[in-house]
Amino acid sequence: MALDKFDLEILEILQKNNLTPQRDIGDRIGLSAAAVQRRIKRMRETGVITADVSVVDQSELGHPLTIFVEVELKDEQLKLIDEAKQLFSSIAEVQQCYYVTGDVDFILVLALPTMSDYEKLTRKLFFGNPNVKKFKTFVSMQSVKTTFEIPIIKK
Amino acid sequence: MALDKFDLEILEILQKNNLTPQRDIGDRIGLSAAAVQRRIKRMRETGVITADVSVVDQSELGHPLTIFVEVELKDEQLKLIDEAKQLFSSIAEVQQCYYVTGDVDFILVLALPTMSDYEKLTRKLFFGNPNVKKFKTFVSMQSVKTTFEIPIIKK
DNA sequence: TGTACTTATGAAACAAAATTGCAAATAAAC
DNA sequence: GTTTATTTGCAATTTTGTTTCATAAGTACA
Repeated sequence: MALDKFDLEILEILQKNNLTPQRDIGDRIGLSAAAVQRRIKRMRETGVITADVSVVDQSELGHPLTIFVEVELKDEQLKLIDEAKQLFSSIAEVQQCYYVTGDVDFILVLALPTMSDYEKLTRKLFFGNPNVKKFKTFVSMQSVKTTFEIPIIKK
Repeated sequence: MALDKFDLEILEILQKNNLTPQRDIGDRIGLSAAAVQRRIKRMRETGVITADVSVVDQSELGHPLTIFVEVELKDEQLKLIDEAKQLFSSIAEVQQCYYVTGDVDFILVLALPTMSDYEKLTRKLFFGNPNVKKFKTFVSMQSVKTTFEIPIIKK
């Protein structure tokens, strides 16, 4: 979908706060609220905007721990890779899952209550998984920046 | 802040779609819209809800590439670590930055237009940085799951 | 157990925001 | 330069969010 200058400016605002009133957005970018509304609607329908969500403090929900895992598979058959994707995706504690190039196959980002919970999950996902060759764990001490914001290229 | 059963149910909904009308939420969990509104307001004020954002398709914004970087510093003085945190955070293409334990100091998640842009950024962040000992790059072939959702523990 | 105090609730009134209809303006196609 | 298709702003409408207020539920304590 072709995005013009106005669309980009709208997205720039919504990526920071999607509760911004359309009237305010209109004022800032020089459009009427109605025009803004129609553009947002279109971007939602066409999949430019993929989701609208509240971000919640993970500690408040009892999942203070962020853990990264690099997973290497034994067998990289398409079928087995798809199985791994499905398995990892199905776990609620897996916030993010990426299929990557290189000597590692997957990178996972987990949110968990305690190390003990990670240990349990580890058994299910890795030790109990015949196709996992090895995995490497990184524990986050601090989330310095956490966003899905994409920079807007202005011309 | 103490969250009760209702708060958790609200958060479960808002994490998936924060545009859900409060009346709908109320109907689903058995509260009036007014009660839902007050609870959401309080959770925003107390920082339980840290942000409300639209998530945008990165390809649509010309940043189809997702890259992970493990960064290892030479000197782990507090001052130099803070400098690194600030530097990484300040880069718009750095979506996520974590300070981690182990043989690596930082893990970065980047969103970029092309490999050539990564190469350029690499010079600025790593090669041109006297305190970076080494860094390791992983290129994502597929974003299998990307969310900040935290599981809700129901009793 | 009873009283004072705090807090949360729903219903209704109110305010603010989003959405739609329509005519005018703009841009694109030919 | 005329036609066609899009997009716009304004105003009306509808939906959603917010506040008020009286009531109910829950606490603390004598």
